[in-house]
Amino acid sequence: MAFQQRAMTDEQKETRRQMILAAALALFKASPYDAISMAQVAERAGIAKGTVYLYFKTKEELFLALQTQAFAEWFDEIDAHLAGLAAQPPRCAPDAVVEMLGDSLRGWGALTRLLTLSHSILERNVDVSTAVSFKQFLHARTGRTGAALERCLPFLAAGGGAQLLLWLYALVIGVQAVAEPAPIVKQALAQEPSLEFFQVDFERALRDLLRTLLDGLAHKERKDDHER
Amino acid sequence: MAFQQRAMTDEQKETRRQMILAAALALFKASPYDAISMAQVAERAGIAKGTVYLYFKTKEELFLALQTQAFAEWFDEIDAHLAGLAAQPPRCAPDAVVEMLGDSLRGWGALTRLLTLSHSILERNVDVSTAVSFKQFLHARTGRTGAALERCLPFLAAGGGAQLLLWLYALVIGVQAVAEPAPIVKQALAQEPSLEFFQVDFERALRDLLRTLLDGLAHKERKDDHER
Amino acid sequence: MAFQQRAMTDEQKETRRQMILAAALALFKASPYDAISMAQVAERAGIAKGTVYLYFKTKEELFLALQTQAFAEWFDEIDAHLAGLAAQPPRCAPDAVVEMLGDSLRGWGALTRLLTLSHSILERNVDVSTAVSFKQFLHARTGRTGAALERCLPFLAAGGGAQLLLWLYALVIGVQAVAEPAPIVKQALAQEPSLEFFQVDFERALRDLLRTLLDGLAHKERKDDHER
Amino acid sequence: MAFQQRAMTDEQKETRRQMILAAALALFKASPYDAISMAQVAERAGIAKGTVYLYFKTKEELFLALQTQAFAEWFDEIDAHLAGLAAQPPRCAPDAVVEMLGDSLRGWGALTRLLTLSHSILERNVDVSTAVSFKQFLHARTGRTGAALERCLPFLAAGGGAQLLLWLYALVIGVQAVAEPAPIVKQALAQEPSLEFFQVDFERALRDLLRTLLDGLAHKERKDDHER
DNA sequence: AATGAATGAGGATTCATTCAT
DNA sequence: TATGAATGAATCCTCATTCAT
Repeated sequence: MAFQQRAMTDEQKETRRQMILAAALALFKASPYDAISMAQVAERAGIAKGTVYLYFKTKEELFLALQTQAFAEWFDEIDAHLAGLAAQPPRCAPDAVVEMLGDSLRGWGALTRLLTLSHSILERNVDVSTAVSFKQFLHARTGRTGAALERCLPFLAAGGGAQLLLWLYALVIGVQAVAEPAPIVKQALAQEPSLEFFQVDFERALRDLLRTLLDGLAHKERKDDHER
Repeated sequence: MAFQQRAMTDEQKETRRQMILAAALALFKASPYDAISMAQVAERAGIAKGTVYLYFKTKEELFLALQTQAFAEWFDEIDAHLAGLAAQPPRCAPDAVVEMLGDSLRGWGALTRLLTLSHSILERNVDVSTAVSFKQFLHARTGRTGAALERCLPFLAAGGGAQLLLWLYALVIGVQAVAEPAPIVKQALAQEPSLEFFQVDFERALRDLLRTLLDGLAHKERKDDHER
Repeated sequence: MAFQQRAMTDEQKETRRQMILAAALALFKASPYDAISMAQVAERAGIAKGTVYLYFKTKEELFLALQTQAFAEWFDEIDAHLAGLAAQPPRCAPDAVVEMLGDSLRGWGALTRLLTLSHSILERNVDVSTAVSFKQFLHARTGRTGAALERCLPFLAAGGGAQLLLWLYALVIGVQAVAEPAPIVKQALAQEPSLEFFQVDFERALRDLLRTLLDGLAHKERKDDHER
Repeated sequence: MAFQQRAMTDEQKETRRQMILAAALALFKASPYDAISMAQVAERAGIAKGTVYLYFKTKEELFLALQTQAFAEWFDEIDAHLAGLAAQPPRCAPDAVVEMLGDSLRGWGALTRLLTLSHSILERNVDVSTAVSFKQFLHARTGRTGAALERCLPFLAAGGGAQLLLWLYALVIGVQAVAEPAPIVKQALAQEPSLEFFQVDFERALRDLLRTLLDGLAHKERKDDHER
């Protein structure tokens, strides 16, 4: 079926790995994690079930790799934007950062949904070494992008950029949970106008929270200044 | 088996309901949701499997009831504390509120873990009417406690108290996800000192976030003042 | 709820029995046997679950009683018609009998569906004595109506009337099975014109078979005459 | 366990399919459908539970396949006999056909019991396409054997052979229901001599009915002749 | 006689993963 | 390296029936 029966070189192997990840991503965009079977992933990638396991030891490892990849792209995007903002000092205001971060998540519904799974599912059936690698990767990127944030937002202390990103991580998971409830709840909210309170828009809520957090961080900084 | 063979009166039935909830809670404190079977709940409660279903239509409904009850107790506690704080105006400062909220969540590890399940599990196999009831209950308590918060924190606009509680809801879920990763990740973090960054203490992180949010809200308000 | 809390006299008990049977019949007309629970029967009859078991030892016994009653009414109807036919000798032809029998089953969809259950379900979870009673009842009515048939159809030997009724019993079950397949099969037949062959109309098929059988019996008789 | 670990070729897979069918048949000969679990089938076939589902999507599909196979063999047998009868014109009389059909069902108790399940059970949890296939198979075989019957029995009109087979189908189900009642009823009939009337021998009853039907068909034809 | 709370047996099915080929 | 046949664990829920009240 596939144009290449066997992947011999490392490059070919990487290509096949990407094919599997692409298949998994496509499926994940259309259905929830639980509804995706490894058989479907294999079929969509045009290979046999067993072959998937030559590239990913478990289903969780596959989706963790997917998350890693999505993270990498997201960080790349953020880094580029931050570099741009830093180059235009007047525009590197908290609001601009919030706007940028909010925009950056717009197209990443799949990533934010994956985040939700992270602690409860993905990181369960995985090797310690895999978990370490993933976290180290996350640490590295968080550190780099955090530093860029600190250059942009002067009220951030050293390490405050990474800290902010970790908070953002938590916020995304939390807001996602509130903004995307189970279908039955969506239905409940839709039919009961009095429950409009719970109709939360993910992007808007995230921006509000983020902006308030930045306001808080900026304010605290100034307060500390006064205390000196 | 049980000291009471049959629950005839409403009071007895409520007692039995509580016994089931207590059994479920005890199990949930020791193992993850998926690992708990209805058979275990029944056995722990000292009744037959089928009997559980006389009181709760589905497993999800049982754990949603558990969450409802935990919420009710938590709100009661908060309400009491807020009343106390309001009576001592000087102490009703943002920091006092943050401290109080942080303390209030200390013993509620089970509740915070249940929150995490909410959108993904609990609200799946449940009637729309049950979902509506639950959300209405949440709405009512959020409204009441939110109003108390507004009396305490003058910089909160009308409705800002409830909004803050909804944010808190999201924060708890998000921070929980970060602070309580899967066992394998805990292990990874423990054995890799360089990953200390991800060693997050739930309570501390939540307080930090909350305090910063309140700072942000307070600051924004003052900024608005200036704008007038 | 019921106008009478306790049935003391035999008459009252019989009334309550009839209420239960009526409830069961109403439910059976609307849904298949398996889909009917004793709880539904009780609710529809306006009594408690346990009460049903005071009148019928098992679910099967209840529906067997329903069948008995339906049979009784059907036999009464047939007997009346046969008496009518016998009074008008010229019209007491095989065709008239077939027409009458076919018509008689028109309104008894519930009975014919019950027949299908008879051997596979109803007669399973029942006392031997109950089974004996039921069969004796059937025997008695079959004998009586069979005799009437023999008066009508001269080519029937002694006992041939009852035999014919037993055959009719089998025919009803068999034709029912062919004419009322599972929903999925109905769907299959509907969407596949080439399968029109299996689209059987219960009443028409039964009449055809019955008429042919009577033709056969009549012919055989004559043949026997020749053989003498 | 099995002498063959894995079925790789289509032939081996067919063999394994047959093993499963054989296991199911053996169990069905000894116990009623409901009492047979897929676990038992698997165990008897010497394979794992899941493996059964590689060959049959559902329990119903498995038993429908069993029925299909039984039908195929039965039709083959009938076809062979009919060819034999046709070759000896003098013996191709209604009585010979009846005798042959009766004999042919002698060893097929399992098939006749499966027929009874057909409309109520087997065709429930099955794809429409599976149902269509089954019915088309039945249609084809019915058509072919029906034509052979018409060559044998000159009084059958075009299509009358297939029609007769459909009638036979119904007769088998109906007579089966009468001749093979639930164990409890058999017991009742055995202990109550007055109920001898209901002691029906499947084969004898079927022959009688069939012969009478053929007589009827033959006679009707002649009657039509007279009407010309 | 009536109630209705309590019982508990019972089974099909999916799918991640393995491993013989 | 690739395949895909084989594995088998794991559990919710219904509902006929009983029996304490």
